[in-house]
Amino acid sequence: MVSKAERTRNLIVAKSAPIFNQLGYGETSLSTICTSTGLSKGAVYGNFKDKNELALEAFNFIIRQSIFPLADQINSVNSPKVKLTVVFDYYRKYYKRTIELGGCPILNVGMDTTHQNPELRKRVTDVMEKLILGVENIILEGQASNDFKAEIEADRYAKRIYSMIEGSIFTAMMQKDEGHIIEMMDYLEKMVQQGLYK
Amino acid sequence: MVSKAERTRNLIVAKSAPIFNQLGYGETSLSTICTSTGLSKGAVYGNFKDKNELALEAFNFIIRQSIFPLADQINSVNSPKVKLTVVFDYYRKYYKRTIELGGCPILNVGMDTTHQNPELRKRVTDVMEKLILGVENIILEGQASNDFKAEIEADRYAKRIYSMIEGSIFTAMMQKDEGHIIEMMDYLEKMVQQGLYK
DNA sequence: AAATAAATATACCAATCGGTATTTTATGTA
DNA sequence: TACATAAAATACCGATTGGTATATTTATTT
Repeated sequence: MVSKAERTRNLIVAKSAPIFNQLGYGETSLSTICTSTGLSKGAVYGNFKDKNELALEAFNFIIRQSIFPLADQINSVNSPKVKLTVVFDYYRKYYKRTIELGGCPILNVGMDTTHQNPELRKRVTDVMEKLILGVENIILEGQASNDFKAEIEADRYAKRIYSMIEGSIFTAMMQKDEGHIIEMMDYLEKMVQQGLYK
Repeated sequence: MVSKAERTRNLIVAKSAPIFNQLGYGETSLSTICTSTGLSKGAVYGNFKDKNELALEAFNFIIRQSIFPLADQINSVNSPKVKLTVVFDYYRKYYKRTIELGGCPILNVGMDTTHQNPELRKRVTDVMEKLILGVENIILEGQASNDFKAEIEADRYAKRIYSMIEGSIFTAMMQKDEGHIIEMMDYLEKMVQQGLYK
């Protein structure tokens, strides 16, 4: 049976995560968290060491919802070409998926922690690197299976794809138009067909 | 002769601009501004209505340094192809240019004001739109002069280029490696040569 | 059901926030 | 040089910040 404290902990994380993601670490106050959870400071500090620990867990919570499903979907198929399609299709739905969580956590928390909260920032860059590595591994697989051109430098190619994706998310968020992401995915699809696929 | 107040105003803007750009609006406190300028609150509030007015001027100051020179350089050449080269070369140096100002103001202030300070956010999206429009106009020029393929949709193409640029800046900032920008510019150069130029 | 332990609420802390009113200092002019 | 004015420094305001110590309530176990 799950303890009361654990249920409270989960509630606080779930309720505060979108707030942290939207407003950033500094602008998210304990009083806001208390209001949104309907709990008191005592409940919060009884379950978390400090604001920092809560922010970390909140980020993990958001990532679990916004990024983890992509990894699952990639692993559910075998062909490298299909895996890339899975990636692009995932980001086609990314805007709607993340807008209710307060936007892309990599972009949000990444920018927010560039000049403060190095611990949280480290978590962000770690997730970023895993994402890029995920793409890189797909490319390496495709080269090993002779589906992709051998002369492509997988690491550089992966980094470029990631920058393109994240850039389109940024532009979409700023102009409140998911079209930027959709069009970038269309372009990426063509790009790999013409430049990467054999 | 420039009045004392005007000199003070300029000093406050110049000193606070990188701080606002780095830390964001909420995390930049008046006391920090006073410390960095060596002035008192009286001096600040004697020259600015409130923190908001100062933040707006600070953003304009940063934009003047980081973005305006690009417009000048574009206008200094005639050929659309050369203009695009100018753009890409500009961003090749963008990391070093902006890192001492606290990073890319579009990215920083754009993300920072997504869920607060709508007035400042408007300024950011305005600058963004001007940048995209600048690229679009180069493409339209090139099509008019028969240098560029007529079938390219200038507005979409420009938006895509901008997303790619901004995405590479983001990745570069996060991983503290300007290589991401350089490589993206190399790619963009090839992309326009193969897909846009006749 | 009573006793114990766990969890939450309340009250409070010093520090800091943006902003203002007032006093002091510096500047420009007669 | 004296005076008027402009500018900057100081002192203060209520509100809010993250965090803590204590009191109270709720679960859990005996």
